[in-house]
Amino acid sequence: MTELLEAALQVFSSKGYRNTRLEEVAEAAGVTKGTIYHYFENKEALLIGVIEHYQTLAFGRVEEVLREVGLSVSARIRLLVRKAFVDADRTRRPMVSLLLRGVAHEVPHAHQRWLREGPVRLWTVIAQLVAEGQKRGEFRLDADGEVGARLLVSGLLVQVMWQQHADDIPELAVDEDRLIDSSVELFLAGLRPVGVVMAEK
Amino acid sequence: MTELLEAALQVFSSKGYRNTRLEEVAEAAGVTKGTIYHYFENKEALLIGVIEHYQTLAFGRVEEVLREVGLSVSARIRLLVRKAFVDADRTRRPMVSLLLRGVAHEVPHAHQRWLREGPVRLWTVIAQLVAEGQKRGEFRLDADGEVGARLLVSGLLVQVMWQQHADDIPELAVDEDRLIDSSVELFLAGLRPVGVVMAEK
Amino acid sequence: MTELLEAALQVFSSKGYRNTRLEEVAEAAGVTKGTIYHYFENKEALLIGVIEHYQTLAFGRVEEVLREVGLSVSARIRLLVRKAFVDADRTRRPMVSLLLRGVAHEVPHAHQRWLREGPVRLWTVIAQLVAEGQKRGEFRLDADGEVGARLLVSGLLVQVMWQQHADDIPELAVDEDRLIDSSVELFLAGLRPVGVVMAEK
Amino acid sequence: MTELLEAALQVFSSKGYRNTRLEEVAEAAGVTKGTIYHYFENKEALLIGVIEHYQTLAFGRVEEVLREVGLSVSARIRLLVRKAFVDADRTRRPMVSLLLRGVAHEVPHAHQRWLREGPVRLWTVIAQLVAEGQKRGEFRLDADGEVGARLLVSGLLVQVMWQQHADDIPELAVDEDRLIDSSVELFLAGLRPVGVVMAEK
DNA sequence: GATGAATGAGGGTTCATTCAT
DNA sequence: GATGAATGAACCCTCATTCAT
Repeated sequence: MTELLEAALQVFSSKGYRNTRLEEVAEAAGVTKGTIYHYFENKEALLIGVIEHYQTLAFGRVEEVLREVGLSVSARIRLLVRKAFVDADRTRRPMVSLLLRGVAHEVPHAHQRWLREGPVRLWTVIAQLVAEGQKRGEFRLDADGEVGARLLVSGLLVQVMWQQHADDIPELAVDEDRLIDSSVELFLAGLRPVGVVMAEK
Repeated sequence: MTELLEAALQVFSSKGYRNTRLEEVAEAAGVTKGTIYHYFENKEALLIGVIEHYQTLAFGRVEEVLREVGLSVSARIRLLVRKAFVDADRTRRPMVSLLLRGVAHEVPHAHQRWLREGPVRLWTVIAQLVAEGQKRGEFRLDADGEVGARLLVSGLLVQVMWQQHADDIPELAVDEDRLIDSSVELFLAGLRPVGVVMAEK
Repeated sequence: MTELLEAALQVFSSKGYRNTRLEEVAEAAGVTKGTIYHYFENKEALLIGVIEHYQTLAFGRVEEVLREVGLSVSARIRLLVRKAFVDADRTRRPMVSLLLRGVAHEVPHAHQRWLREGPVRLWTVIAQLVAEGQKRGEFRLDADGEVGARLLVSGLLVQVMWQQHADDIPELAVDEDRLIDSSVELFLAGLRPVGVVMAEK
Repeated sequence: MTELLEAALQVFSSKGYRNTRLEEVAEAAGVTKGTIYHYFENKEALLIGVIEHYQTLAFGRVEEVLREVGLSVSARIRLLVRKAFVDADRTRRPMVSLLLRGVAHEVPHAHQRWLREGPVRLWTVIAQLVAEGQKRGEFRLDADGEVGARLLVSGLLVQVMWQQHADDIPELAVDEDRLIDSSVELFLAGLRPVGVVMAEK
């Protein structure tokens, strides 16, 4: 059954949910069409199964970081973003692709849930951290932390997803570590008070 | 025929290409199914028609801004981003949605072309401007301008697209002007040399 | 309107009635689709129109030859076959093709009428002539004149029709005059009394 | 699957390929529309399937007869024609109908192949036999054997096909054995040297 | 559990036919 | 008379789903 989920994830994300025949999923999983119906009620249930199975891997207990007051806010943001995006798992990219495009029109409910529990939640936490940093004097007060957090999260998601097409469009390719690190650093630099050199890192 | 394109854009982007019956497009355009085939060879041609018709509105002659040496680099970046994203046209958001998700698996070629001529091109130009700013001393030399440009463009695209779901997920809603302005300002702030107050704005 | 009939004949016979769009007929006739409906109620009426217009050319007053008692039977048969098949008209071959295959399932009534008034009538008359020849002693009594007449008429029809494919299958090609003349001569030779040299020709 | 081919043969030949809905074939085979697509890629593939399945029955190893030098040429021709046309199989007539009319415009390639491997091949062999007979003195030298062979084969084909319409046009009806036997005898008689009684039969 | 033949609703596509201009 | 945009019934084809083995 894990094979089925794995196969479904790969095929759905690479061809699109509607463009995928159940037979293709079955074949990719090394079984036949009928077998899928032993484990899933129907095609949509399979899709939801995939989402639920892999989504848990995405953003764990993100809010915890809010309480780790020992660290500087910047450090906690770095931590958070790494936790969310640095991930050697080969299911991550397909999942982003699936959630970002494959699912919105097929199972709107699952899509909305993901939005809420995934990106929105992540950037909300980051925005809260920024607010805390502003109180602490770590960040300048006139910066729009929320929009910044949105940009950071959304931008990274799409960039990760687009790596899928790097074979066809070489300009898209970018080293993921650099992508993530540079993104966080620029984000933090944008929040830094003017005229103050941040010694911490 | 413009009615058809308009209708197709709306329906495709709101329900997804594959989930849309030609009959629905026809109905939305106030004609019947058969009429579509007077103007388009088939469903895919209609989709491509939509893309080609509205894409031109997207990013015009973006490169021009590289040559406007009279302005500061920051000013030119602000100009560019506004030109690309500030747009009262009600076709913009559906188009982004269509291109970002509806099209990748249906007409990969059109999708790739859009990527190249749209987002990639835009962030490439921005990255070039950043490089110029670094030479001029306007930006700090150790900033990763390219990643920043990617983040800015990708993030804005997704945020714009997600406004489509703001009715269902209130946390998604954000004022578009604020979104765009804050994004650019944060982006520029992240590039600013440390310890230097930028007088210009 | 004659242009329409002519065009319809050509296109119908070369592509088949069902495979022909009215638009193709119109185009071949140098008019547009709608025009056809000024002259013909519908597609089938056009087909029937074609058949009726050109069929008359086929077999005129074939029975007359029965009464021309001055001539030998052989001479009259030669006459008859030539009258029916020797024809420089470029509408003849398409007509045969149309009637032999294009029409049977489309307008069975017209097809049956053609069969009756065309081939069946022709071989009936020939069979009658053979019978007369047998009475006269011109032909041997034990020959199956009717089957011979059938073979002659049917065989010539198909051979004429198949000339349509002579471009693709060179083995099919045969000179029409030779085809017709040799056929009649062999037919007559087959009827000739054994051991008797026929001086007449 | 054999049921499908059988059903398709019957329906195609009686209504015409283009006039036949796949649903009718399915119904005739006692299955439903979708089932056809388990066995055949599409409608055309079904038609080709029919042709290939039944054509093999048509003319087997016709050339063998050329080498049977023990028999007189006349005997061998009789044998050949019987082998080709005397056939109690109820698939024969529909096949002839299908090949003679239903197929030329639908799958020209299959049609041409049939022409080449069927009628053309048969009359070529017969013509060769005639030539051999002429050398041997069995037939007169001035007879046009090739045209005669064409007439024999083509005429028989059409006559067989037209028996399909004997219900509607009684004059068409003819006993098939008589048709075939008389045809061959007349053909042979036409080739016989003048003034010589052929003792052999 | 697994299979794969069979089903049939759904939807893309064709094209004869109509009709306002 | 001629046009060609619009119509909609017909039909091919796809594929999720079922079920007997």
